[in-house]
This record gives sequence, C-alpha cells and structure tokens, in this order.
Amino acid sequence: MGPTAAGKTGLAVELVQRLPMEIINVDSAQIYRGMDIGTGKPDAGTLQQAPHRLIDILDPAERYSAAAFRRDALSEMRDIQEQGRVPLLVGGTMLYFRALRDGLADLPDADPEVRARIDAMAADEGWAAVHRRLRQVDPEAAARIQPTDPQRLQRALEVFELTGRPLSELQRRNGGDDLPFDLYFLAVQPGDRSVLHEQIARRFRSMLDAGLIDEVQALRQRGDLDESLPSIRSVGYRQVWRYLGGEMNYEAMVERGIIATRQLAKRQMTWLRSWQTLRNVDSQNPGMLDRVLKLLRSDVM
RNA sequence: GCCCAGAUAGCUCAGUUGGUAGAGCAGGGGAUUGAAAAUCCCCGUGUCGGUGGUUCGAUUCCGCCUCUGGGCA
Repeated sequence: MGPTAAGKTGLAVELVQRLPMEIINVDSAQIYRGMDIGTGKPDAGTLQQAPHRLIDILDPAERYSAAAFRRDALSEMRDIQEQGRVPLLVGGTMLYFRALRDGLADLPDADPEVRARIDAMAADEGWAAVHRRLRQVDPEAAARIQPTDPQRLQRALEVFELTGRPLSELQRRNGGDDLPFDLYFLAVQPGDRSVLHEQIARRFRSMLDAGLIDEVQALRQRGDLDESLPSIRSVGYRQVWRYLGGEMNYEAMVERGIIATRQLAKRQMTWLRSWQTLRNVDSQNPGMLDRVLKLLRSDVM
C-alpha cells in the first residue's frame, strides 16, 4: 500500500522476481482498458515479466465497486495460492484493502434507475431535500452524512428504496465472513512529503510527454463517455478532459492535474495513518527493497 | 523624466466612512461500506511595500521613497 508516485509498482516487480509471488492490482483506475499512461500502469514489457491480475478488466464506460473488487480479489488469491504462490496485492485504493480485510455489509448493487430518480429529485429540489427525505427513513444515516455530500446521500436513499431497510441497520448486521487468508500489510510512504510533491509534478509532466493528451482524446472521441463516470473522473483524466473541452488552457490543466494528484496522495496517507498493524518503509530510502525483504523474512516466512 | 493605477495570507484579490483585516485557490488535519484516483467536513496573525506627518489611535488620510503595470515623452 502507499500513496501515488511512491514507487509501489517498481517494488512489487522486484519482489516477484525474487519470491514466489504474483501481483494483484488494487488500484481503482488501473482496472480500465485504454487508460494506461495516466494511471501509471507498468509498460507492456514489465507486465510480461511481472503479470498483474485485475488490470484492464473493465471498459471505461463501466463501473466497478469495492464489493466487486473483494469478490474478484479473493478469487484471484485462491487461484494464485492453488498454484503454490503467494498473492501480492499492490495499490493505493485503501477502501478496497479495507473491504478485503473487513468485509462489506450485505447490500444491494447500485441501481441506475433508482439513482436517476434521486438525481432528478436533487436537480428539482436540491440535495438538502434529499437529506430531509433520508432523515425520515434513516435518521441515523442522515445524522452521519452531510447534506452537501451527494454521493453518500444518494447511496443511503438508494439502499432504502431497494430494500425497504435503512442503510445504517444493514451495515450493523455486517456479516463478518472470515477470510481464508492471513493478511500482511506493508506501506511504502515518503519520509519527506515535499519530495513526494516534486516527484508528483515530474511524473505528471512525463505522462503528458508520453502521450496522455492523445490517450484522453481517444476516450473523448468514442462519444459515449462523460464526466459522470468514475473512469473519466480519475486524477489527470478529468483535467485533460476539461482542457480538451476548452474549459481551461494547457498551463492551468497541468497545474490542476498536479494539484489533484497531490491531494490524492494526501488522502491515501490519511488512510494509512490510522491503519492497524502496518509495517512502514520509506519510499525515499535507496535500500527500500532490502528492508522489505528483511521484513518479509522476519514477519512472514 | 512626467502622468495614472497598483503594492494586504504561499497565489489571485476583497475590505476597513480612521479603532491592527477576510474570501477563493494552494497547503495541513479528518471522515470514508457497490463511484473511492470518488465524495465530503474542519483549520486563516498576516512588519496590510518602506518611511515621515496629521491623529487619542493610521493598514485606512497626507508627503516622500522603493518596486510593478500602463500611458506620455
């Protein structure tokens, strides 16, 4: 685990060359086909020598979820284990890691029709009205969710409409199905954040040099994608999308893209700060690989 | 050289009819259950360019100086 631009992929590739491990991607953007440069996917050669599972499994028009990830990851983990290797889960999507570790409540999948209805209500009467409606059917969730948080308001009301039960009640009955795996958590984090910020700026510019604009242009030209999709909302893609739509100039796009990446890294580190039983290595330490190998030897093997 | 307009938070700016100031962005902290690279919450003392003057009191009014735009030569 670790923030973006900390060097997780490079480390993972080194590890699978030395140990009987196989990589599973835990990154909510790298699941999309045709989104390679901006998501920081390893190049084709690297993928050849260090295969990643759960990369390129979805079209950008599709939506994924933490629940789908848990299902898919467990299936891949079983498969890798049956082949006598150890699953190495690598990525920065902390919600996915948590869903894997803790499980999720038994809730219905997203329903486009219900969501469209709630969107229409919000467009009509505002999200505050949606919040008031939620308070009637699920006061506990309404107390926890800000009236300004459309995404969670929509989900809470959606769950009620689909099940007739409040989300807060269903979440309490969290079926704690125990994992058939022991999990070992290792975080790769920068000792000095300002150095990470420099790396982020450099990496975003090099993505542009590598053809990020063309990649996003190709997505735009399909005609069936828009900014409401998780794929297009992801860091870098959203900013380039708007630049291509004439909403900002090149310079502003570069600045906003770098800022969005920094903010992502910060949120990722917030997750890690409260993570239980976590081993940390400094991503800026040149001896990182040896340190990790040593940790694995003493803690796992 | 002269005229005009600026100079206030890291950046862009607002404001104080004279009682030492506040937004957006950035940044920091936090939350996070089928969108999570998403979505949301909290956090603003800074020689108010410098220096004299007027005043009980000046960032605010006046003079001079410096710097930055623009105009005239």
